[in-house]
Amino acid sequence: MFALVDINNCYVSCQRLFRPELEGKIIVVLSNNDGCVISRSEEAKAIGVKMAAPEFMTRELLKDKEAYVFSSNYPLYADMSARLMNQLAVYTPVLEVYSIDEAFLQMSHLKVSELQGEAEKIVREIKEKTGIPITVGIAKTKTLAKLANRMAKKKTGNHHLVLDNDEKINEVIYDFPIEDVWGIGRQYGKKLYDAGVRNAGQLREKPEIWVQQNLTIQGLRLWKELWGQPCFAVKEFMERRKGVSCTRSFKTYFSDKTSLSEAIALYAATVAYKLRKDKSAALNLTIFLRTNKHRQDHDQNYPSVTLRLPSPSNNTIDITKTALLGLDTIYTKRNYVKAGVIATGLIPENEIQSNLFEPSDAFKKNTVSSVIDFVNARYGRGMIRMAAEGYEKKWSMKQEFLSPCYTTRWSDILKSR
DNA sequence: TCTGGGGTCCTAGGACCC
DNA sequence: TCTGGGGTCCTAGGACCC
Repeated sequence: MFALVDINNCYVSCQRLFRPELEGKIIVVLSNNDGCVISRSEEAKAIGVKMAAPEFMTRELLKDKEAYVFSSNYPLYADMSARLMNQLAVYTPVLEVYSIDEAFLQMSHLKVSELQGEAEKIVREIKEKTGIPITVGIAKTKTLAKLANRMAKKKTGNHHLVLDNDEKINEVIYDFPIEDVWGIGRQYGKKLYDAGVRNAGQLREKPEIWVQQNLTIQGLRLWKELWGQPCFAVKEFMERRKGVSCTRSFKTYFSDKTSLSEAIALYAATVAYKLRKDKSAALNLTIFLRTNKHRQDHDQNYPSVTLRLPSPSNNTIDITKTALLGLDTIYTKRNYVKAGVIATGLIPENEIQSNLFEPSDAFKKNTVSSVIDFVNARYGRGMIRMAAEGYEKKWSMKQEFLSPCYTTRWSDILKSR
């Protein structure tokens, strides 16, 4: 048996934890650049605030109401997540941290008759020990555990649901909308809907071959999981990431090459830093620009190029140089609102094969990178940077509603009397 | 006026190998 | 007239996840 635990309205709950007077109030948390709504309190959902709605389109709805809006504060959420995961590890020998607010727990050490009590206990104790409100779904496969979790939120009101036999599954599976099934997104959702499949139960009734043909292999696994046959194991250990990227929307339009070069240089330096943190080196680098895709009346342009690095690298100088070379090949004068740098073909940094035909100055440049990392860790990000990144701070995010970093910054820690 | 960011997996097709 | 069979690797694009 597997349990899926997740944080209810994760980012809102994290904000509320340090502002308990906001219990019962309308709260929304915005994405980077204060662009879209990405977390809503139940009260916000109730007045019709939609997930992923642009902030400027939500203002009307919140006007004249007692509503609290926050910019996203990832250091805070990451820290709360770590507290939760540490605590969850107490309940299982095998824990998979699936995302910032979700974890799978293998529950095979318990008897089926004990699961109900365990689910109740986990919800209660996590609340007591961390203050974080969670939901627990337990079932025979990860897909069914996900389904149980969602159903618990919708129906039970007590934030736990154990589907430990076929009757209980059959009771809810026909009430479970097809587009909410784990692994069914917008495209498949539409396709299935057109084929008359409206809920998880109807998908389960479809013949195996039909599922394989229409949803390919991943869909077939999902179908088997709905029948209680596990196809996805709990992944206890994190594997090396296969790509690392830094992409950002700008606060305004940029068309001049100097500005775009500065953005690309900054994103490239960030990618190099992330690679070093992972102890990875990249073989390929993709650089792209993007015009405003939401404006059909604008001239659309989405140029991108993928370059191979002279040899696998994670140092700031190589990555930045190559990224700027890439920009040269795709730049035309247009109004861009977004740019990004993506590193792929990652290998462990201690397995870099050097290039026979290029003199190797890898050692020297990596020394520069480690000095950059050391100084920036101590004195703040961007204290030392490439001149190519420019001198003005025009790439900082819009964060008008940022809360304190209650648990990760000395000056922001709450004082008690 | 204003619309996020960072990932994974699968498939088809093309280029290559013996 | 008639031209094999069995593989690998890479990439782009499309689906999905949080």
